[in-house]
Amino acid sequence: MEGALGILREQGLRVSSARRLVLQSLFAADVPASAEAIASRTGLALDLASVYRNLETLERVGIVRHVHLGHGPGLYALAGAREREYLVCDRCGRVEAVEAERLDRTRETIRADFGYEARFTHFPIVGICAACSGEV
Amino acid sequence: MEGALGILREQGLRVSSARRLVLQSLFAADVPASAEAIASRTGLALDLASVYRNLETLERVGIVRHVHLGHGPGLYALAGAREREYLVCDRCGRVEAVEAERLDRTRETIRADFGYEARFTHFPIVGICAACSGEV
DNA sequence: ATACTTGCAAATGATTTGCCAGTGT
DNA sequence: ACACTGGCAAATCATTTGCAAGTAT
Repeated sequence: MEGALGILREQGLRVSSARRLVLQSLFAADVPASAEAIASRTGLALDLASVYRNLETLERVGIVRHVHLGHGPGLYALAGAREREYLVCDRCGRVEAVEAERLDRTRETIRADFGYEARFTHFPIVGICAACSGEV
Repeated sequence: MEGALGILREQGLRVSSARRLVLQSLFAADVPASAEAIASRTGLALDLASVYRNLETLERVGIVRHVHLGHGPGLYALAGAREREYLVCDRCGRVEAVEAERLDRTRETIRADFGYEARFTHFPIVGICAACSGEV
């Protein structure tokens, strides 16, 4: 938290109460949350537009990241170390968040075959999970 | 084209002129197109709502598929054989469409590590492409 | 003849923007 | 003080839905 505030100051951005609330909400969450959910958690003390503006600012300086897991609203979470990447089952909808290093083999294969340094932080890997493949 | 019409008939769905126009537009396109673009290509002979309704119907019976390559509108293309999967560079925005089999090694790695049968037809693989990695 | 489809208008959901008052530095 | 921010309302963009009229089978 202090680190995040430090980054804001370094960038000449203000540490406003709204920004504090958004950050608190993000630090409290264990899963990515929609702007709407973040606004709610602050007891609606914040306007949705402000939440969006702050999330955008925080994302621009690298504190926040957002992911699209499906057709719903974008979901926001803290960026940086311990960042998770996502797999989603196309059939049952289950979302699996994994530590980045577990995807290193996959990343390596993609780099070898296509030259891309892949990231599954913005869009998940979509597929049929083991449980659903097993079913008839 | 005839195959697509056949599927519609099999499903008890009608072969309307609007449906024909949407299909023609899709067969003519070499890249995924937005509903808006598809409507335009028919000379706006079709209402956008009808285009969306038809795309949804065609997708439900497996003739069409849509992909989200970024933050813009969803993009529609024919499904079935010769279906492409996508890679997008997070830096330069370049979109690369590849034949499904070129992603088989990647799919194999993902299956081995996570048990998922992955598909990059709905969300692309996002990463930094070789050209952009090379730059400072 | 009947049920599926269409166009048009209006509704919805997510996100953005304009503007002026408020506040952090 | 001054520029950055916040709230509020309205705008925008993508997509969906209601409904009465039209059309494929």
